[in-house]
Amino acid sequence: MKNDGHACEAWQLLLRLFFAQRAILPPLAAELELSPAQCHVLHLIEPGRPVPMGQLADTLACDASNVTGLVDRLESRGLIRRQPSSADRRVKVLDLTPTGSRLRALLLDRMEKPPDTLRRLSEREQRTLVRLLTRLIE
Amino acid sequence: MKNDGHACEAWQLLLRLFFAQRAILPPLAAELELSPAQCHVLHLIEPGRPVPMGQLADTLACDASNVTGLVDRLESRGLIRRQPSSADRRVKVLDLTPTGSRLRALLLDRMEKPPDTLRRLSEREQRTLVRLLTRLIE
DNA sequence: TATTGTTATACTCTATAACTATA
DNA sequence: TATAGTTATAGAGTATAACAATA
Repeated sequence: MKNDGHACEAWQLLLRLFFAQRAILPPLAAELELSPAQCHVLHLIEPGRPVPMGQLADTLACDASNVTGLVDRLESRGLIRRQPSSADRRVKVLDLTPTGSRLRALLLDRMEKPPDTLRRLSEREQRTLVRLLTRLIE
Repeated sequence: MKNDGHACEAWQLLLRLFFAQRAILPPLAAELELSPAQCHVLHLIEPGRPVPMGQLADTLACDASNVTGLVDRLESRGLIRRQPSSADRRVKVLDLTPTGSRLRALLLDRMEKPPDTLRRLSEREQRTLVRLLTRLIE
């Protein structure tokens, strides 16, 4: 029992937003002297919640060797640290430095500012949108 | 008069979808032996609607020199063609070849298939979502 | 003079394959 | 043997600067 009367239409709109986003992130990243991929990594490491490198590769859906390079560059800029894992000595977990934590906050602040079109929706419409998007993410 | 009671929350949900999408596109592109950037270009050139290279650079929000390389690779695979513009001899417009047109259709078919979570919304909810997203894109 | 697209260059992103250390 | 991360390598994406052809 498929139910895609308007599902295709909604998905196409979301795709248009995704592609538009592809154009928005690079200049925003450049302002902070980061690449889009580095923004993604910084976004995924929450302060005080170290992330194993392998888990990062899974979330980014990329090869582990790729994470090595990304982490090298972020570490050489003093934004993150590799720490040995206590449980398994093969594993290295990633942690934000104080500088990295500040830059991440700045990044989220810029990124999470909703566009004007979103603020033009009424309170009620915004709540509806939140409810529907939440079910999309589940 | 700002109205961001739930706007920030909605935007954060959209960002989560964007980042999730960053993980979905590469494998889908790889199936067709394309890169994500090449998918974006193919998506932007509609059959029978030639696009000037400069306009493509604007839409992708990237440097013109970058478009040269992207187009080189797509052209060498026989997917698109450079054509001289009749109006301005400096301009080259991009056009799909028959092969490119077929591959684009295949790409859209794969990309535009809505995820299951979207099809689980009711008809009425889908319509509401379409209405709200449309206003977001305006 | 200004604009369109190209070339040369350098750096980042990405995957594959071979490797080291640990499990 | 299997897994986590690294290294070497190669190709693609990206920006900057200098350039040719055209406007």
